[in-house]
Amino acid sequence: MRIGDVAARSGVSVRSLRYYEEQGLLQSARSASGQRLYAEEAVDRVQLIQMLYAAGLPSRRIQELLPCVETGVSTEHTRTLLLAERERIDRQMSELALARGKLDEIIGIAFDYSQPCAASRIDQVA
Amino acid sequence: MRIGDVAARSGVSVRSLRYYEEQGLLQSARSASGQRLYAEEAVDRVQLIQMLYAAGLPSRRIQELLPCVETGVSTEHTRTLLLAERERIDRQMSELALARGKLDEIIGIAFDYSQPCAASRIDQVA
DNA sequence: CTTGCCCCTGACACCGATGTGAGCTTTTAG
DNA sequence: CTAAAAGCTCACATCGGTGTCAGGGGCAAG
Repeated sequence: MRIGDVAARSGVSVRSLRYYEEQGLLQSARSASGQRLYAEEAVDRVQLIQMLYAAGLPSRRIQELLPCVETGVSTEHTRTLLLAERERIDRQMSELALARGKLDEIIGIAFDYSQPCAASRIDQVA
Repeated sequence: MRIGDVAARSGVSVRSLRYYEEQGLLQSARSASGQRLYAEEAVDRVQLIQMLYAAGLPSRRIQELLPCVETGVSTEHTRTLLLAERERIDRQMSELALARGKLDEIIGIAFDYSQPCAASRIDQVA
C-alpha cells in the first residue's frame, strides 16, 4: 500500500503520515525507487495515533507509549505515563464539563426559558 | 486595582491580561500615568475567560460571546455560536472518552489484570 | 535622593501539527 | 511514447496563547 492509499483510508493527509514517520510513530518499508510501502495495519495505527492526538497527547508521549500499546509490554516508565495521561484526560474532561455547564446556562438565558414560546424559538434556530 | 493584583487574584500572568485586553475581552480604565485600573469584577471575568479558553474557544469566539454572557442579550448570531460551541464541546468530550477508554484498556493489560497480585502492583505505582 | 518594585509599549521566540510550494523522479493511464 | 497523477525531500509558513527581553516611566519607603 502506498502513502496515498493510507491517507485516503485513514482520512489523514499525506503530509501528516510523513510527519508521523519522522516522529517515529509509523514505520514504512521502501520500494526500490524510494516510495513508502505500508502494511494493512498501518491504517489502524494511524487511527490510533489520531485518537491519541485528539486526546491531547503530544507525539513524544505517543511514541513512548506505542510499544506498550502494540505489544502489551510495559515498563515502570510506560505505566507511570499511562496513569498520568489518564489523569490529565480526566481533568480535561472536567474542565470541558464545567464550560459546557456554563454554556448551557447562557443558552438557557439566550433562548429565554421563561417565555412560553421558547420551544418554538429553539426550533427556529436549531 | 492594578494589573498585578488582578494577575495575583486570578492566577493569570500579567502578560495574558494585556493580551486579553488587546483581544477585546477585558477592559480597563487608565490612571493619569497610563497604568491600567480594574474593577473588582475583572477577576471574575478573567476566570470566565480562562474557563472558555480551557474549553477550546478561541479569543474571537469569546469576544463574540461575551456581551451575551454578561448582559444576557442574545442575537441570532450569538445563539448560533452558542449551540455550535456546545456541540463542539460535546464532540470533544466524546473523543476524550474514547481515548480514555483505550488508555484504560491498555492500563488493564500493562498492570496485568489476570495476575493475582495485580492490585498490590498498582498500589506500588500509584 | 535613591533604591526597589511595579507598570508601560513593542517586539521577537516558542511549540506542534499541518499546509504549502519548489524542484525533481516514479508510476500509471491513454 | 507521453502526459497526468502521485511520490520524494527540503524548507518555510501558520495559528494562538504565552514567555521574555529591552528600554523607559511612575511611585512609595528609607
